[in-house]
Amino acid sequence: MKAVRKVDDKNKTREAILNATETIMREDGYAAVSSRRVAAEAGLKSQLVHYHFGTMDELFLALFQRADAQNFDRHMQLMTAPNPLCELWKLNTDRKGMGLIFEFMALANHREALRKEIARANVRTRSLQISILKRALDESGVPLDKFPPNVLSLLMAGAALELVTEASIGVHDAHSDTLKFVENLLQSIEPIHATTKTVG
Amino acid sequence: MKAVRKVDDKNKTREAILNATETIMREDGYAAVSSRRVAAEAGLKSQLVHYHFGTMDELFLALFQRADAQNFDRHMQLMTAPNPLCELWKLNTDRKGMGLIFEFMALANHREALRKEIARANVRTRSLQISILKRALDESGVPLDKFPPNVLSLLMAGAALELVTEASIGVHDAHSDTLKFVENLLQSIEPIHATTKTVG
DNA sequence: GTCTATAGGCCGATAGAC
DNA sequence: GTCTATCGGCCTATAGAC
Repeated sequence: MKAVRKVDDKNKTREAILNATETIMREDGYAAVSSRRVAAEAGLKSQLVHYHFGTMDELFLALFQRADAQNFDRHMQLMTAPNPLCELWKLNTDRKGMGLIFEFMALANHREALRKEIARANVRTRSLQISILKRALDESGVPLDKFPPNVLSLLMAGAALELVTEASIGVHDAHSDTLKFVENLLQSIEPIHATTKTVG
Repeated sequence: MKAVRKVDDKNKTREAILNATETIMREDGYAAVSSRRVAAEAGLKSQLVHYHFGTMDELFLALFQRADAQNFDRHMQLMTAPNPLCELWKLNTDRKGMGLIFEFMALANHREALRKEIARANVRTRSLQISILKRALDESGVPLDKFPPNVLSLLMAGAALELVTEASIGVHDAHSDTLKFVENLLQSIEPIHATTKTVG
């Protein structure tokens, strides 16, 4: 009984620390993340951060892994979605999901462990996206060499990244035109259809 | 005579500080940039950083402005290039030019002055790219509504950003396929021709 | 324009008690 | 698992002499 209690406390504290870290990174950037700041945000003592995560590097790594796991799960759900291409585009352009990407990329520039982890996550997600896209293209009868799934995945990611990046600095100059263009293109591959397929 | 000497010294010191800041940002990220580190890298006293730039925020701002001016100049040169579309793609995918983008974007997340400046630079460059693309499309007789220049500019920037981003973390999974795809597309708009136009 | 000196503050991480 | 106490270090920025 007591052991279970301790484990629960441990996980709760860990989650609280990760949540606090994420909040600070979103609001003030990674450079503002310190064991003292995180502890204050979570209502804890700073030494607990070190107890649960060791170094600050390991804390960043754990936060990235949690975010990546969530992102991967959301992709997995698209494997059985009725209109995966459209859903994939929505997922890519979700600003909240992308909010920490620059912080992590900047961190990765000089933290080798994190760089490797981001690379691993990128490859894994790309691979899943390719499976999703293959199915979408197959179902629509689009020849795979017209839009190779791996190329499509990268280009969609790029377009979405640019849109989210610019939006984050308050620039929206060609956005509605680009959204129209991309959505037209995606619809030409995957026509809209109802969630429940109708006969015929 | 003496006044000129002072001004030269001033500019030299300023440049040395900016160069040192850039080096540190590339190697260890923006969080590693401190007045002491910059001064050490440049062989100066840390107080000179404050004398010449005031706060660290202003130093980051000045460095961004210098980089943006260089980038804008390189774009201007494309206004008279023989194959601007191809050159624009090269410029966008130049990894050295993009090296600090994540650092600045991460900084911009919580430094308002820098965010505004990056937004301004983004709009200005986008606008110039659109002019360049219009000319390229006109010369090739491609109808502007097939590839609207503003959309094309954003999509090229996005594709390039994704390629550079992944390359920076050591991922190259779909890169050669994507490069072939994009370059084929660009060549269908702007066929390769020699630097000196032949009569014909 | 560059120097010395210094104020005032936050940082990561550990040791040892409970 | 959480506490108190603490070491040693780097930080921004300013004041005032030259």
